[in-house]
Amino acid sequence: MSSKNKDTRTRILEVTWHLMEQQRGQGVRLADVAAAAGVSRQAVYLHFGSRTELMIATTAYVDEVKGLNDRLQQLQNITSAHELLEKSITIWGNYIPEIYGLAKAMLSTRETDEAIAAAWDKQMDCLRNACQDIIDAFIREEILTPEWTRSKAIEMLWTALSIQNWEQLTIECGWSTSQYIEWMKTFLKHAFTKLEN
Amino acid sequence: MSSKNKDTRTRILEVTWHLMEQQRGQGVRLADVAAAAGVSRQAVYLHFGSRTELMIATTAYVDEVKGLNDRLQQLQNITSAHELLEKSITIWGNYIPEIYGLAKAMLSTRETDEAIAAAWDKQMDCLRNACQDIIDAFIREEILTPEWTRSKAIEMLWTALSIQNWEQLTIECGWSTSQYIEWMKTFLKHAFTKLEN
DNA sequence: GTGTAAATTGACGCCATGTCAAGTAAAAAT
DNA sequence: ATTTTTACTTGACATGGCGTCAATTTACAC
Repeated sequence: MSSKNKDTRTRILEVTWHLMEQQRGQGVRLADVAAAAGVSRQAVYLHFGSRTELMIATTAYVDEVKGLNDRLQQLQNITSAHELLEKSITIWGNYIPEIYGLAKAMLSTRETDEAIAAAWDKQMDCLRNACQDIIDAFIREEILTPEWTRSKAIEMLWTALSIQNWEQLTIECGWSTSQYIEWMKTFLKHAFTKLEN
Repeated sequence: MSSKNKDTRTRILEVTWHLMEQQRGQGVRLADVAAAAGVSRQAVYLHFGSRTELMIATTAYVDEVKGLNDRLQQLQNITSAHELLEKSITIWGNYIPEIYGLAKAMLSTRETDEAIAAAWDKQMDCLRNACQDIIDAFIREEILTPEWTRSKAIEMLWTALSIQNWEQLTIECGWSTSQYIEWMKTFLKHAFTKLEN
């Protein structure tokens, strides 16, 4: 099996991620992680030092494996601002379900943990940049609704695309991934742009 | 002192609320609550039985004192749908800062606590109803953007007005209460209605 | 004064994180 | 071949909240 060949550190990271997704970021104890990885609880401490460090390392690992940044790079050569918005939402909407459990754990831990908060903010930067690119494209094409300020539009867009909103719409309201994507497109298109039709 | 005359139960509730606001819902221990109320830790258990029950009782107490429902009742005789949206956002935007700490504590606890989750959902009903009234008013006046379904519009509006979004915009992005209110009005008006100008 | 309700005091169990020290097993170095 | 190093195990223990229990004390009512 491939997972048995991997080194202990990677195995712990993978198992942590798996448990986070499985339990939606809740109630994942280090003892569970260790047991699932087939090592002692102390081995986790030897490799990561603390729960916080394990979570940060797992986030980095997932980022590496899933590569949101790479996916968003594909948007570089898009011409139309509306296409940019739509493709961004599609990428983001398909990405969230894959990292939701870990994201949720990070979000709840960050309140009391500076290091987690910093690591999370760093991850969020890439979404913020995407939002900035979108609003800048709207401005370039002169289709941003005139009331908006550049910075206010960016921040509102970023907020609308938050994981908490995805959670509320999909998990609480029961929307499917494609419903989330489609309605979010509708929502944001109307919120920020003058429509030409 | 008025607070000294109040019975122990009320004093505990008030102190809990105060500490929750002061510490933004984080790190409020029952020992702190007891000390601040001038009673023993056990007295808290005698009155409320558990942390969960204390939080639920505090939520009910705050609801009673702050009366969001009463404030929203003022909207009953509003004619224009846009006015309804704007006044609702104003009321909501001024309400959140007063209950934010407690709300945050409830939000983070609800993940692992069924009773808290149920109590919170009950509180949220009144916002949901307000959102429903707004969308229905848009439909009645035939100004809802045609793409929207009634239920999807209600759910999206409800999500946009979530406390997490308020938190992100005000605390993380640094918006003032009035900025939140004004930009949220702009945002939602464009997102859901055909504009007549 | 005796009874009762409200609260205090202090001890204890539980559980997760985190720490410590001693031991083991296999690969690497000499 | 033996030592050393590396990676990990084992088990015990400290800490800090929550929650529970039992034995008081305080205060007021009758």
